[in-house]
Amino acid sequence: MAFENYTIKDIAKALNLSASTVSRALRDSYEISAETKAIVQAYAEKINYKANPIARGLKERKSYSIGIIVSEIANNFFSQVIDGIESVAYSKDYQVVISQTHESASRERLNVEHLYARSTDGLLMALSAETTDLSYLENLLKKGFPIVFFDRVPEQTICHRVIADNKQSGYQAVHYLAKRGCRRIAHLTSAQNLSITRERLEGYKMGLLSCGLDFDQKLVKYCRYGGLHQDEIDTAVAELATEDYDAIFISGDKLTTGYLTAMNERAGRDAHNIAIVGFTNSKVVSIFSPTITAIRQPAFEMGKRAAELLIQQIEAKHPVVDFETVVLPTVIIEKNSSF
Amino acid sequence: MAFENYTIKDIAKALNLSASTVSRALRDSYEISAETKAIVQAYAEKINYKANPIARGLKERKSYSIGIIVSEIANNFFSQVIDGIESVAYSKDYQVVISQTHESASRERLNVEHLYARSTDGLLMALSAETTDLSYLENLLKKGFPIVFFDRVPEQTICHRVIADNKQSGYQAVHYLAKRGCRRIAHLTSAQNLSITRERLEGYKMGLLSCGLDFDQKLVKYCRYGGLHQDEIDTAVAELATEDYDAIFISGDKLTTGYLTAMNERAGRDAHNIAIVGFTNSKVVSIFSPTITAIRQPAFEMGKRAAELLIQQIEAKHPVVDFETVVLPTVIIEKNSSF
DNA sequence: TTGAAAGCGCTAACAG
DNA sequence: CTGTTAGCGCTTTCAA
Repeated sequence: MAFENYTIKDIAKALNLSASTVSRALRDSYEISAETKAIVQAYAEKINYKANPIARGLKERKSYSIGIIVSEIANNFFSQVIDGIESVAYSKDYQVVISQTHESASRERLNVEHLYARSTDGLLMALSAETTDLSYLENLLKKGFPIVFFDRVPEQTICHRVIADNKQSGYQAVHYLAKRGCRRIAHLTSAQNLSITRERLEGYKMGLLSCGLDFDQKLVKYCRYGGLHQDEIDTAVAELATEDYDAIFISGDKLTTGYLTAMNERAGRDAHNIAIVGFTNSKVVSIFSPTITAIRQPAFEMGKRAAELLIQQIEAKHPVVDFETVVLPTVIIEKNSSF
Repeated sequence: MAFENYTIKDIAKALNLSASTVSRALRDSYEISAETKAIVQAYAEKINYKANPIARGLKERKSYSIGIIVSEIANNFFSQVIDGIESVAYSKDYQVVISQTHESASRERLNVEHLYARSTDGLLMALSAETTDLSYLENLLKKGFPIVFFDRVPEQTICHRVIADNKQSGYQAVHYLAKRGCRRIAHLTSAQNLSITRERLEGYKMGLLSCGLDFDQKLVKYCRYGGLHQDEIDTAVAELATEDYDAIFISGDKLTTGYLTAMNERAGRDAHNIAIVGFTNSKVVSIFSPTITAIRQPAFEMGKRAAELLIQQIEAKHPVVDFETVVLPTVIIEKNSSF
């Protein structure tokens, strides 16, 4: 019987009450006697009454759904973030609507407009690699529409942010490699306009400095689409091959697997004498070849925190004026140990 | 201006028309003069009017959203299927709501109930590894609620299905291995109750038969949760280690990477003298070690076809009575070539 | 403490 | 061809 579509009217009729009383009783309103409440709630339970969220949304101007916008769900990091988001949305009875940008700024804008028009109550998003114009998002924020950014966030905008400690990660990566004797550490990273790119690069530079290594611009390669297209990685790897480098720090999930793919393509030549530290949330790093040292982000936690911030803002009685930036630590995992 | 919330009333007022005329004009109704339509549509365009889907849904008893239920989005196969679904949903202006079962039957049921109550217009689903009781789904189907199954489908139920040619794949896998001299071909697979498990097993058996190889029950290992938990794979691998086998046919994405993980854990011992053919839609098979031969499902296509069937049924004027089973071919990809 | 009635934004009889 | 009106299921004044 879980699938009948009872309405408040059905309950009202059955119990000889008015629809409004039933509505109030179901929502535990103070104006209803305990007795009536009990009766109504018991009956609702019995027939497995489920409020029609469409109708409720129309009235309340709420949809009890939140939108997620990421570049790709086929990305270990993002899918884990989504799991985290789901875990809290689920417990607070929000529906989750996921959409992908495939790293396209125009697609991102369409998705935002769509989700906004669809009356999602708020948005959780990581910017696309292509995004540079944030003005339409800022307009939305200014109107008070709740948006929490994670991972790839606006840097100048006043908003909630949940990110990993990217600078520290870059710093650690370099130290890890330097300690193992590497002297020419390359850096493969995503689009220049992304916050993660900048922060990780900064950490990388700080790391080099503190290790007494020179920063060489030629050892830094950017991928405009974050490695979404293998050819941008192939190009970067080909360019790097002309420099001599003995290690590389890679700044993202797709880039890491893409780099390994490219290196395997170039055969044994230089594949196995370069030490690799790469961001990845893959759960099967131990089967990768060549072997790598992984930097993991607390993706699930990141999703949780972001969702909590969002729902908190959605349900806030007063406009939110205090915006938070949550920074979570990453973990570095030794060469291909399993975890 | 893309984000104002204009209503039909606003347009009606501005144009000195009635709301219903505007509504009809926007929906290109035959009763409205071309002239009026042009005026209305131009104005709507200009102010970037977007219909409120909540209100429309309430009236039409439709939500223009479809639900997707899979075990995990962090699975190459499923995420590619979702991409395919999105591509058609997007073009037909349906919102997509994704939820995960994590291979739990109770979670699956909750998700179905939730999505149904949320008035999604239909469901696209692959059954969880744990699912055995289909009665509640059959009730829904009987009521005419549109559900299209893909990949893991009910076998006895009258419904739309989109699947890969699993039997043929198993058959081919065995032939591939036998041709390379393998004689003791093991089979690592998912829960016994899943259609994919049965079909691939059947193909495997037919393959053995036609190659003059004996079927040995001890070489077949099931994983109740489809490899969601690494320990079930570890157990299976440990058991297999006591048999002597020279090849293995693996029946799913998670199982394939899980098997490799387990083998790597067991170190070089038996890792590299076993030929591996495994289902996987990973795009980075070439970096896996040990190397494998991959069976790829046309996941994107599968998602597309399933979504088309679903939307067709949703929009059908008359109850659908003709149910289809679409079978798509798989592709076998030579050892670690890149693609 | 309960009920009647209005209205959220939209669509669809029914009239004109 | 266009307008009036009612109503989808729910919440929420306002009255009783």
